[in-house]
Amino acid sequence: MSNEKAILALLQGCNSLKRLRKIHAHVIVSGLHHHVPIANKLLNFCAISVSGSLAYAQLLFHQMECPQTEAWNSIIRGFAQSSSPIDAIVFYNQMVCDSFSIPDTFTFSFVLKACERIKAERKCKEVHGSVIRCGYDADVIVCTNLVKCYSAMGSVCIARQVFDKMPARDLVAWNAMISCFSQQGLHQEALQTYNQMRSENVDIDGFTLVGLISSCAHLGALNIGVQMHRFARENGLDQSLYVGNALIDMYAKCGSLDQAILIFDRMQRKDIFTWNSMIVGYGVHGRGSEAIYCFQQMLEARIQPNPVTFLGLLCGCSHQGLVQEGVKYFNLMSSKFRLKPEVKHYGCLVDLYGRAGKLDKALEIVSNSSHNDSVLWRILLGSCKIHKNVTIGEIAMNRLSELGATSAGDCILLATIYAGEKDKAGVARMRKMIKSQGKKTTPGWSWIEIGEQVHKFVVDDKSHRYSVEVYEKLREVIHQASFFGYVGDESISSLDMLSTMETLKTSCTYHSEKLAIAFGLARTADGTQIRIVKNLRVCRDCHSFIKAVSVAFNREIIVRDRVRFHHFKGGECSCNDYWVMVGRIIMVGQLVQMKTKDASRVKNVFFHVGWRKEERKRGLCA
DNA sequence: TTAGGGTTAG
Repeated sequence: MSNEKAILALLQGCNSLKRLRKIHAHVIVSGLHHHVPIANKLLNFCAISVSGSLAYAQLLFHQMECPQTEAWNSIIRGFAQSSSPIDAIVFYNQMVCDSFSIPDTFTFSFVLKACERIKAERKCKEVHGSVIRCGYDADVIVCTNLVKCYSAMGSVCIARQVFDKMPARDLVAWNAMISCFSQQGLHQEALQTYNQMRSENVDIDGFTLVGLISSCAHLGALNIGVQMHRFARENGLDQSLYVGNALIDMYAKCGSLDQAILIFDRMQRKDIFTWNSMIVGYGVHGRGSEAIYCFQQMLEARIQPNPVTFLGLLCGCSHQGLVQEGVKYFNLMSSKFRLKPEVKHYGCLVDLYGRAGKLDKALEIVSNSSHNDSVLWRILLGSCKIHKNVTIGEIAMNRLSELGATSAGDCILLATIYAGEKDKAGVARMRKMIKSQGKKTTPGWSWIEIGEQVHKFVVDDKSHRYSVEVYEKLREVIHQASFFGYVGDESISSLDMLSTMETLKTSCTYHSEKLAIAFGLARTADGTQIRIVKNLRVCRDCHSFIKAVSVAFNREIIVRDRVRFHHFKGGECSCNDYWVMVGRIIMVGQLVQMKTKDASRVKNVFFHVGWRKEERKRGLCA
């Protein structure tokens, strides 16, 4: 065997840098360091292998007299997957400007990977131009890399254009496009792409499923999610860790926590995503105790928690009113698990205290937090609304103003607190602030899935194709609900003074969730569950309304709002009205005022909404 | 000799 062949064989079996150095020394002694295949092999090992060394690779590269494309590819690839992807771009620039070597499809794939990792948008576009000039714009792998790269920058339109122009798309390209939409929050587009994929008879695999299931989770599209689950089972993909994790999250986010638990229990292997999905699932359903139990099991399974774990735990504690436990886990984060709480964790802590009415403590935390973040003050302001605390509410608002972060939503929160105190001047100030600063409210919307179609309703929606039917049904539903305890928001009368405020004028009557529920009642079979996904928090009026509807129409209604889940059944809600405690008392007061007019109706109302204590207290029952 | 796709929070 020739010396060259012997060295190449040695390099083939090389598995450590130490051994490689010995081979390199032998290469130099043999005068073969300019032998191109040997030099390339040495470089490739150092640049790519886990036991290689990029520093050594650079040394070898610079010793090359005239590196060919293969050598450039090795060094660019090595840096693209390293902790310093920018160096991959530096080498690519050198290759293009200072060498005679021409980039090929591999070069473009590697440099695009580097662009994606550091979100180098301009460079990505420049490389895209070179791809076209070099005639590689029909290459399925390079184009898939471009789709991924543009997706990482959030340039979904360009990613879609690249995808659409591809002369042939394989499964990986379709999956990249679906993931792009899913990751950018364009979930309906992800599902539409899947439909297009199906119409072109492309088979799907586990990767496709994960993106689609994730989109179903965000949309609350349980019916489609169940179909995906069925497909996974029939094709043996439900054993995949990724698919299982996505399913747990989907079922939890679509309100079927029991199904999520079932999948979780059956998973053979569980990783941090599995545990977190379950803990977060318990958390957003307000089941703090179970989130804690799950967390303890996770530790027993020797899985180390991460910041997401604690968000789930804190969310559960906050919504179940487990103040002490929440504080304990917040402290454990840093003391035991060496995780530095982020602003979101502080947000949970402020919410935990604020929701429980411990506003002084919540204020102390926001004031002392190194995170001078408007989000924390906004959470505090929200708690002040629940507990009608003007003083701390004003402090929060002032801080928001100082931070230049006041929104129309904040003004409305404080205006509502003032209105509750009959403070007309305060309300007027908020009105002025909204008008003078031209602040806009976030329009509320709700989704409802009917069959395989997700319908979106916005507040006062007249654009939906079935608008006439929806409004007609809603009038009937409100009428029916009024026999079961729905009397309209207690704050409406006190907010009369707000009625002149243009931006606050929107009636609670046509909030998006009411329109979606009316549509759901009209379009689904008696007794079936109705599930709604909403972008904002459910307001107090809608909360009362849905409770009454659940009993009037004998429907289980599950609402996922911005913060948590509400399971309405038989006139009760799973949140136990934890966040509307103050509102409940006022509402009872209003009902008692009605008593003089129609005592039997008031009794009926109390019965159906389950306020037995109130009934007894007011002598309406034994 | 070298390439492309996946899940939790926000």
